[in-house]
Amino acid sequence: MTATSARRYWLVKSEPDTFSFADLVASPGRTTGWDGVRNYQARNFMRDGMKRGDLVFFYHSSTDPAAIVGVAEVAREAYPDPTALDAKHPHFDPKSRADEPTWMMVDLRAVEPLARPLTLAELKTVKGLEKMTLLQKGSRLSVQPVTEKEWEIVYKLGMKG
DNA sequence: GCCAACGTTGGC
DNA sequence: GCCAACGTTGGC
Repeated sequence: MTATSARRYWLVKSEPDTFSFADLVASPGRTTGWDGVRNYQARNFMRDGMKRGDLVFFYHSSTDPAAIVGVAEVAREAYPDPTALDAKHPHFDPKSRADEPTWMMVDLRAVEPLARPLTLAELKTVKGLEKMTLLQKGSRLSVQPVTEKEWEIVYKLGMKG
């Protein structure tokens, strides 16, 4: 084991009206392809950072209340996102090419819901999370890294009844 | 629904 | 390369 093979931690955002954690649980094999990411920084985290077995917080955005609601894992590492090449798909990118894919996706599998959702408002009050990407002003990244310490704090809090 | 913050595009 | 305009995100 080397340090570079250690498990990493992530957070993904999804609007529950579009795709919720319950939708992930209800998916075949509790797994879905995380397609539609069209931001380079988020793409890079998926392509270069996410490894099979990494754990991922599932965050519900643009809802009331916005909250971390569950834990997922990376079930398949980055591969080309076919929706970028599908002219009929809402996430079609006319500049993307099949022989040199711009956009990548991973597969995520549901692990478990949190015992209780952790709202954005509550997370902002938790000591040790001051630097968490999710909590930074203006942070819009839909795929973002979470440090091991942040993960432990949030996970313990979410699993306490 | 509003609007601040951000990323991207395109004119120059 | 600069930066204004635009579209999107996402909290409130």
